[in-house]
Amino acid sequence: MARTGKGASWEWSRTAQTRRSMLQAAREVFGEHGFAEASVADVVGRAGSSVGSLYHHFGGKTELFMALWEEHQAAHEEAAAGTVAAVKHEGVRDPMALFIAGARAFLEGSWERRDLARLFMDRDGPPGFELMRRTRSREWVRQNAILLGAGDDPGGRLTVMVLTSVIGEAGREVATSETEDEAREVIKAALELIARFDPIPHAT
Amino acid sequence: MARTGKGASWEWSRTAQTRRSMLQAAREVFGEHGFAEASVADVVGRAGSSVGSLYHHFGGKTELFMALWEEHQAAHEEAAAGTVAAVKHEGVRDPMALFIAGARAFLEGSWERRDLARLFMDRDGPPGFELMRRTRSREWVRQNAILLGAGDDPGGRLTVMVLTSVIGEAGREVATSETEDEAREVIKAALELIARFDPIPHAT
DNA sequence: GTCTATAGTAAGATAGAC
DNA sequence: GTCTATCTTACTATAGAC
Repeated sequence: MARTGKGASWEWSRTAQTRRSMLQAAREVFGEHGFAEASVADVVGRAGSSVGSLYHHFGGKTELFMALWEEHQAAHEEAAAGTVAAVKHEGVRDPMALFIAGARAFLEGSWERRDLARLFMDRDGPPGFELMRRTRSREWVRQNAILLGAGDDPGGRLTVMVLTSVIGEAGREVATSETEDEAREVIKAALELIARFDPIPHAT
Repeated sequence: MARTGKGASWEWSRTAQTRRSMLQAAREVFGEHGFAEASVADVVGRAGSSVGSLYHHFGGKTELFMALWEEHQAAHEEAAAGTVAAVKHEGVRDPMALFIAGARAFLEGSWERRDLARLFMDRDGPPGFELMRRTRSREWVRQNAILLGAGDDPGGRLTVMVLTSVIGEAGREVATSETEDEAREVIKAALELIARFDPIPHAT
């Protein structure tokens, strides 16, 4: 990203402020209307900015949406990776335990950031977004498959598919839960379901 | 649909021909460019028709896309329901066996109609399409959940969700397979994976 | 009832002044 | 970097021929 390696006070620059207010407005407008039915005019209106400025900073409506998604993804990955690292640091070595810890962090994040989670799961996106989301999701859990030591044979690949599905579907249920208790219950059930898949067919 | 109950030779009427050629053209154009990037001008161009005609018969770009989807869904459901009925008629009563028979029919259909399957799985659709697809998919497997006698507790619901996903993901893999042999292998592995879920947590 | 030609409208994208 | 004015595209609606 272009943000890395900048000066220490970059976060207070004019550009950063504009980007932030634009992203915040986008979060609201896209959340209310979805991608296609949201208008850039509405977004820049709420951000107190202008169309030209949006195009200057992001390049277009699609890229603005993508930036919001990247931010959301980064938060998820950070939470999951951080949790796994912490648990590892406590001495836990069992791959399945580590995987479940990461999954729990992901699901809890789905509840905390449920407004964005709903937007990206159930609503429409720009052309090609569905494909990109699927690719990313597959990549993420493929990494976990390596962590778990699953083989690359059809059986192993399908197992990974199932784990992807359980986490993804559970995330959906969590994000659409009405209360925190309900979300917690779904998380519990999902993690139990995942544990049921142990032992995984391992590579030789 | 408006088609039901019409005269016997309706299928040869001018209207039916126009609709067919329009749907065929839509199948090609949407398949090549996806929904958003396809233009209605391109569709009617290939169909040898006109924009106004399209709006007369379907109501718009969105409805044309939906009509294509409905057709695809109907074909899938017909195949699955027909197979289940046939197997039942042969005396099979085990719910899981019936479910697997239906799943096999679905997956084989995913290979036969892979052009449409790819379009609806990986590409973008009109606003609200993602939600509609998810609703339909959930409904379909919920029926199967009843067939399977799964409970309505979180565990049972999640199991159903996962079965939905496994079939869906497998369908994706099948539709993107390069050869028929590859598709067959995926189907085999998926059905074995589904069978592994037996016994399902049953309602009391 | 079916289709063509054409005008209207909305919204994303761009250019260039400041 | 920011903003206004303008351009372009493509969906939508309609009048009228056949």
